[in-house]
Amino acid sequence: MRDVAAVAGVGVKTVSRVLNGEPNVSDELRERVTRAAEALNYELNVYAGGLRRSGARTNAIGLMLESVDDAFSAAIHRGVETVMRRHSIIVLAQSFEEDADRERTVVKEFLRRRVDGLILTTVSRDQAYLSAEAARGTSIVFVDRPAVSVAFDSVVSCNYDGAVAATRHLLHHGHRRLAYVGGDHEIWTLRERERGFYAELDRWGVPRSDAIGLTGVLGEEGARMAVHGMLDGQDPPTAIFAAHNRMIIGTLRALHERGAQNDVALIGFDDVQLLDLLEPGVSVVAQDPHRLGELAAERLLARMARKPLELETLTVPTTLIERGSGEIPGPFAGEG
Amino acid sequence: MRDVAAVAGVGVKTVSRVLNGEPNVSDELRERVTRAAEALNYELNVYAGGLRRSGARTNAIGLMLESVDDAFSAAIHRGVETVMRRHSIIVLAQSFEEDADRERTVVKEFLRRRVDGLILTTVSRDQAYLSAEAARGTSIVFVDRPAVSVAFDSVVSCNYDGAVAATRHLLHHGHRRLAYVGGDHEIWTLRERERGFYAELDRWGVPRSDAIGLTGVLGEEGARMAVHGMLDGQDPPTAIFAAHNRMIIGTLRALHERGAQNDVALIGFDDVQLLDLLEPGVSVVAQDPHRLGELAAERLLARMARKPLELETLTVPTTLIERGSGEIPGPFAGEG
DNA sequence: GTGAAAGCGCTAACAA
DNA sequence: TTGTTAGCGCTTTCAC
Repeated sequence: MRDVAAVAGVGVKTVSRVLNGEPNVSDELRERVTRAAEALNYELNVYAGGLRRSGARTNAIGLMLESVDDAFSAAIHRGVETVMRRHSIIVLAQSFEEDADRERTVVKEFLRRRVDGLILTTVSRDQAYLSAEAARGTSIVFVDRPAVSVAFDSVVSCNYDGAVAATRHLLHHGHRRLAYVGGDHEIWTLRERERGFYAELDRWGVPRSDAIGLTGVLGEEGARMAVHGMLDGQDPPTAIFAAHNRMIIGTLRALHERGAQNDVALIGFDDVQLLDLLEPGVSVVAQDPHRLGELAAERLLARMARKPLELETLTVPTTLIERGSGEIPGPFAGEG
Repeated sequence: MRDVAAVAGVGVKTVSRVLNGEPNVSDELRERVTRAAEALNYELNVYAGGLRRSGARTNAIGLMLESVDDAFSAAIHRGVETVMRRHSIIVLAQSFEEDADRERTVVKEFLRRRVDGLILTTVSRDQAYLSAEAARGTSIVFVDRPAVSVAFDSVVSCNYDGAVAATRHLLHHGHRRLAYVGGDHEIWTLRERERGFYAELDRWGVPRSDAIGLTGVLGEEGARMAVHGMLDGQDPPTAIFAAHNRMIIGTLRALHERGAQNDVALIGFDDVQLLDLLEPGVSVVAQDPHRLGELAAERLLARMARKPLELETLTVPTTLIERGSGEIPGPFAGEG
């Protein structure tokens, strides 16, 4: 900046004024400064400015996601980016990979960079470590999974209701022997979906012991093997509820490998590209991750603006999409 | 930091030393400072430090992608993140959406944040605007698409060779009337693939005029409609080369909608989840976007370390994966 | 309308 | 081993 001032033959403060679009500069100097800055290819250093500026905003927020490479997380990311871009706020996105240690590291890194706010998907059972930071004034919003044991806003899918709808759909089509392919029990959303699954069984008077609950299954390959094992076992299920995107893919692989995709009903939680072109099409309870991201971003902006808001958990509804696999009739079709 | 120093009863420099893990601090003071920092929930301000520190690294790099929400881009992102994390460097990822104006804005924003390096996917025909920045010492690497008209390292897929392989595959299986579903001509990778497509036709003595070249097709829906139009027309092709991920999906939709997926051969460029479970499976020339990201990140690190390197374009090979759709025999099967 | 001086939070250089 | 001073690039304050 000193260089620009020297070239333009003005004081640094005038350069600062021009480059920040402040008033009270004559057109002539404004012109000279602009030209000098361009000639020197100079860009303002946002951090140096933020240091002195009162409030010291960095115009950056931290976004912690399961993985930037996961379709669901990436859609959240995009939703957040879209909203934040309108406010010239940059998004620092980091993957935490369902690792509680990594989660702490990522948050710490965000704080060292003095982000103005945080949007977090977490796996920790306890986010008390954030309370102190919040007290210091950092705004925090949780996305996809709510905060536990601490008071923060959250934006989540309607996991319980969606799971209920999926389960009811299978029961309604005549299935009574159901399997829940569930993944990691550490994850709040999956616990919710499992809860919805069993609650709906109860409502229909189907004994929980009649259902096969595959939890603790990890990843696509884990789901694939688990489904094979289950279908090879005694009294296999006639319908499967696959509780998230990787579980759906793994389940599908197993079904297709044994040519059972037209015999075993399947409904997934979370929509995945190309499911509609499979034979049969795969019915799902679709989420709207882009919307989750947008809402979380808007909520965070409101908090950053210090608007007086009630603590809230925003819930984004899910949509049941029938494509065929979920409508394969079960042995009790017509009765229920 | 002053607060920490006060609480610990030491000078600020001692706090700085402890928090930065520098030597020459007695165990006792180190302990006291650590405790005080924890009590106050204090984290170092990386930018304030970087301001004074010689070299003034921010330990951040900028990554510009088509969209953080695109599977191909997201895989690059993950590759970059994986490598950078090992060096405690944070990745600022931004979508530019094939918009040259937005591209400039994003780069400018990165520079205002004084990133240590840039990894860019660009659409501009001219990246001369970066030369001045490079001269100032910012390291830059291009990923997926090479720099044009400026001297930077690039990491790209073997687009031409992959397209040649795909085209040869279709010709080899007896097709002579081919269609190229190409997308945006502004994009270097797509021009390369088109070049490979026609070059291989030449090699086989198939007149270019016998091929149907759909370029300028935008997005999945554009591809879908274009393919419908083409197949409704006179003398429709017996095989299609879909030049990137969204073109594949759009083409597939059209084929499935008219029940032609077993009649018209299809080979795609870039692999997409679930293509193997479709009926027929979709053959593709797969790229390795994660590897692209890793290589770009490693190259950037080497540049940032001021290693003396030749200017280079690294090429990541593609893999032809046969899944059925590309092996549907054409009218000249057995002759080729 | 303009610029000089002080200071944001931190570290380099140096003194104790 | 420890603390003091200056200064990184900028903006605030305030004098002109």
